[in-house]
Amino acid sequence: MALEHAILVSLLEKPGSGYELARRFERSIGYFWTATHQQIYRVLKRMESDGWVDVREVPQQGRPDKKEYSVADLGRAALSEWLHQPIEPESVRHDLAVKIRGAAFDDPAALIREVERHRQVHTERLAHYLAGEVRDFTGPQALSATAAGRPDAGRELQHVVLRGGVAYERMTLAWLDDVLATLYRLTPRADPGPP
Amino acid sequence: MALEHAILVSLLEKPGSGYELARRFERSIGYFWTATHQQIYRVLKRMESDGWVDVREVPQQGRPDKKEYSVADLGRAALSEWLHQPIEPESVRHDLAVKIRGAAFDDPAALIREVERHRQVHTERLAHYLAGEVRDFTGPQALSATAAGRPDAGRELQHVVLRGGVAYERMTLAWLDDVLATLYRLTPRADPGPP
DNA sequence: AGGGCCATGTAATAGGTTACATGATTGC
DNA sequence: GCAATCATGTAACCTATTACATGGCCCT
Repeated sequence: MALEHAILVSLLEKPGSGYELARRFERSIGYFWTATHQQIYRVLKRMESDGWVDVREVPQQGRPDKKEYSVADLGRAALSEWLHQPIEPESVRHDLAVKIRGAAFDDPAALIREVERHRQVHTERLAHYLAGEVRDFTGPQALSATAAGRPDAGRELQHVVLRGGVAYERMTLAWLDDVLATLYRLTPRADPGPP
Repeated sequence: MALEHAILVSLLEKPGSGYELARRFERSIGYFWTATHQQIYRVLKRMESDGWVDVREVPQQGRPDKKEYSVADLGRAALSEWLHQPIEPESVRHDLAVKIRGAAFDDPAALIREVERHRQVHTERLAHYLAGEVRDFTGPQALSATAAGRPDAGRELQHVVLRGGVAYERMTLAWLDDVLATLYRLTPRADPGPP
């Protein structure tokens, strides 16, 4: 539903090809929205025929040519309209929680490895976000913006979204520790795994 | 993909009709999974024809008859198999984050009301979760289970999932405050709204 | 020679949402 | 009389995932 709008935002931040958008959705935008290249190409085509984006063929050397998309006036208007409409606060959809409650009817100890694996992934994501924060939101640029007294809205807003990702990963890690402690309590024989 | 499995878990916890499942998905199970009654009826029908669940017609007085579903052996086996298979740690999908980054190309102040509305909803959810925690996981039952030395796995696992919901709502509230503070900083004229 | 990255797409299927449809009972 | 709750469903549509498909360049 909001994939179109996520694409508009990304293209406003920087025009690019479908492939580049797919990469961004794996990285920064993927912090809060995911999409595969198939989806992106399909939606881009519809957006193009609706006049929301403009296309420009860019010939390249040593690489296949690409189509660079940028936001057209109609797209900007569509985004603006969406921004002014209220959206439903969304609920989480967490497979792992289903598994945890399901473990009551199976072997809770069998879940330990799985939860540890998830914990590992979230540790890596947190490190990745924090590295991005240091790279993009600390140092001279941040200082000069503050010193000038007029903060850069785009940067500030990107930063607060990133802080949301950091908070989410930290919360998740703490919760997964809670889950692991609970699972250990239910299966006192299991060792706390390898170091 | 996991809707079937969420239904299996819910029916193992307590057999019930499609309607009752839909209600549970609005309440407790809805903390980590959502589904509408149309979806549930469709999936239940498939599960029935696959032999995952058994049906029993229950005549009622003053109410329409209902079909009470319970988990069959094949369903239990399917759940067990799913539990032992790894799943991908999922990413968030947050419309609001798209809006926040999009606000850089529109009026950031216009977002304040929307964020405050979300904050309100999450405050209510947190209160609802905490009330459920007090109702179901404090008092004599909890104490007796601990005293007996052998904790009830089902209760413990339900509780840790609920604690996850609480942690999620608390984290979200703190983040929304951060978002609001950022939006106020970007639009110094705007008053911090009505009390 | 093989793997990975850049770059674009089609086709089939699964999953989810929205709208429509019915009908009895209970409470205000 | 009207709205809400209980109870079940169909149909159309939109969205998302998975698998398949192509092809050149660069590096080891």
